[in-house]
Amino acid sequence: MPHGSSLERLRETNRRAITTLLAADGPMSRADLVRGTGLSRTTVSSLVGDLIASGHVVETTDRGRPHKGGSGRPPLLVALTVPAGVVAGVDVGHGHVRVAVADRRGGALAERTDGIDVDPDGAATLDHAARMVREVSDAAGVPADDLRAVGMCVPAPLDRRSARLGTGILPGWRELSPAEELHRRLGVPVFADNDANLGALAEVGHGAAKGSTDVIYVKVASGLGAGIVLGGRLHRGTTGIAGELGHVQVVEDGQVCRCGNRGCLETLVSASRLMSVLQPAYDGELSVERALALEEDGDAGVRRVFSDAGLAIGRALADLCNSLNPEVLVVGGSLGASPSLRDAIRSAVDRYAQPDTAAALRVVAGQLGKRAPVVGAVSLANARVGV
Amino acid sequence: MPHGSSLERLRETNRRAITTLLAADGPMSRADLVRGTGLSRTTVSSLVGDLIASGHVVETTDRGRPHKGGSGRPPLLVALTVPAGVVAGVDVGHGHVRVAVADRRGGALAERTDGIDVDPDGAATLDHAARMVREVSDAAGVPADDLRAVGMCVPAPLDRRSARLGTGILPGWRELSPAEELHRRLGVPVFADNDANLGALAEVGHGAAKGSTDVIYVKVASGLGAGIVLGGRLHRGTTGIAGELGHVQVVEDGQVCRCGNRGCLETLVSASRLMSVLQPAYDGELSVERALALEEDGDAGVRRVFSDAGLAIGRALADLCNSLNPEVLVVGGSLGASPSLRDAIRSAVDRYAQPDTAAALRVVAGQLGKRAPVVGAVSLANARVGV
DNA sequence: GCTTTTTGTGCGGGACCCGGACAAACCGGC
DNA sequence: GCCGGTTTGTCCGGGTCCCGCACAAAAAGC
Repeated sequence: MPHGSSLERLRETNRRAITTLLAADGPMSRADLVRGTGLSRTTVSSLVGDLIASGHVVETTDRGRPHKGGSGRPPLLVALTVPAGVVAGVDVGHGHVRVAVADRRGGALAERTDGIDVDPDGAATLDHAARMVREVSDAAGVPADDLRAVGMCVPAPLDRRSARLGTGILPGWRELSPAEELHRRLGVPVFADNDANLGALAEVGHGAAKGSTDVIYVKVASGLGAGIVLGGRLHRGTTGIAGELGHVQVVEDGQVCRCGNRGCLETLVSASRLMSVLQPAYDGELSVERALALEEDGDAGVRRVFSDAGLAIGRALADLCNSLNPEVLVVGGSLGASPSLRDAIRSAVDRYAQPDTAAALRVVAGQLGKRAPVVGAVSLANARVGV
Repeated sequence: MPHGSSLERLRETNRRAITTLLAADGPMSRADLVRGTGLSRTTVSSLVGDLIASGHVVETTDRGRPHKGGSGRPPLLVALTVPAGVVAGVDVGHGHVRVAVADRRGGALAERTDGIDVDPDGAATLDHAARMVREVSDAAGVPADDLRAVGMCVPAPLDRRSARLGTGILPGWRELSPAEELHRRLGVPVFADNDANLGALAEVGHGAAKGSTDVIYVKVASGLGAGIVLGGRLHRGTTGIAGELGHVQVVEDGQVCRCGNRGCLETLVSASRLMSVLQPAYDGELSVERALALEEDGDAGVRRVFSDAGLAIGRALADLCNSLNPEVLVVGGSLGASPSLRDAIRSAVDRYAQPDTAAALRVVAGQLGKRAPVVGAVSLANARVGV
């Protein structure tokens, strides 16, 4: 990586200073860039010239306001160009595959969701996902060779070293490296991570926690997982399996969990568990969507069950917040849409965490809903793809 | 901070590359520096010349081996000089004040511990600490104006924004900013942090977790606290009160804790609590030291009580490890010396954490014992003091 | 129209880094 | 003991990069 002379790297560094400033604060004049970078006018002019020549930046036609209220030559604004090519996000969840194609700034171009059972056969699912990427690109009018990278969401922890799925969660995927397999099918770099981490990436980048640096994203759905962002960076842990909030033991001699332990939090609050607790009281099959609608209509049973689940989750999160003292807690996943659940999490945190810690914490609902994983996958692809 | 031209900063960056390489791998030849930095021989020579002129580096007299087994001109080794001046570490604990004076590389010069009751009066304690710093410096033969900075350990969480102590723990220190107060008394920069964070810094820098990047340091003593190092950096949290492991609630309707909640882990496993549980079975006053000696002699009661405490702590740590997936867990504090307690923590983690997480974790005893906070305070001072 | 103000661009100078040439210091073989 | 081989460190010329200054361009205000 560190090739080229030190002087070239200096110029590269200064170019990056300009592009990151433009990415953060939008189009601005060269004079603004001078103030932002501390470089001289001459240097900025020269660097911007390079960037225009290489196509990374364009001069916009509309000139900005001639400085606020002042006289003087009106500035020429420069703006980042959207790099050529597209990326795709692939969300492999329990019961569906969702694919989004987006430009290199994360702007969505097309998206499609197929409901299929992904658990039994990893290879067939990846075949399907690869086909979807090609078809969705096609539908968006994107030439086949414009695809630059793919981000991928897998519904289970990934071991960082082997890039394989953890044992015991998805039997049909054992010993499979999803990123490598999809790369073989599509011929572009593929980066994989789990749903909670990508949800965190999405909400921090484009959702409820935009701009915060210490964030816990908790996904409450068929499973329970956390994505932990500290100092602005996703914390994956030594072996890449950080965030396993669902497998905190809360009942000493509780149900056996799919992970092998017993009494895990996930056995109490997974979507399927909550639905089966509620089912006997209702006619017809009770889906999560229907339960959320009932909750909104004031159904006491649903509210009670969701609230109890929130208390259990909030109890575990309070301990984690005591240790990490985060700024924002984003509640996502299908059940994150439930106000009862979120309110219960908030009160459990207030009750069980240190007062100062609880006071510093904001608890908010995820803004991206079901799309969070695929948005995070697109973010991951865009973050990792080179220039 | 970013003053001077971009070109000057480039040279500064390259100088730093050399000094950090020397700091990490010890004395080496200019040719080694060329290989390590990727800069040209000419440039390295020039930079080393600057560093020698400015006194940051010296040419050692003993020439290194003339390349291993090869012929050729033997290299001239260059080494970092220890910067002029000293720093002090101040550890204010329950019942003692410990002061260490060290050189700018962390090498201890002198140390002293006074047993005093620090709780009732913060101002008087800081007077005493300032006097100790002057006296210990004097005993080490250090001129008074050689002191460059002080690191300070306070036995309670510090609010990052106000630099004041959290409410309710130390009544005699309320509304006091310890760093500012000690700065006023000594006239040099003072940096304060709590005992768990500084213990973590010490063990990661000079102790049991040297070289690891994801570390949890747990201090088991009169209180229970954790210092969390992630990605090689100490995680302090949004308001600086991360690591409050002692105030995880473990008994729903337990004892009221000094923090205001009830059933906190600390009410079960603090040193004083364990001693009062053990006391009735023994003649004479039972100190922690005596209990540790009894444990070593095979006393079943002490072993059982320490082991039970370890199980409770390990239970809480297992949850945290599930979320953070760290590499090393360092057990420090006065009770960290107990093998029964450490073994119990290990088995609780194995039992309650995810198998993959537990397998990736090393549980080790702290190497610095009671000196950990003061060593960490010295590290903090040396890390923060400028050139 | 003229001044003032702000923006953007050439030009010369200086700082920095690199490649190649050269001296120094040691080893091994004859 | 001498000579080639090897590695290390320094000197020199050239090229790249950034900065300060001067100057042109484009408005607003008198």
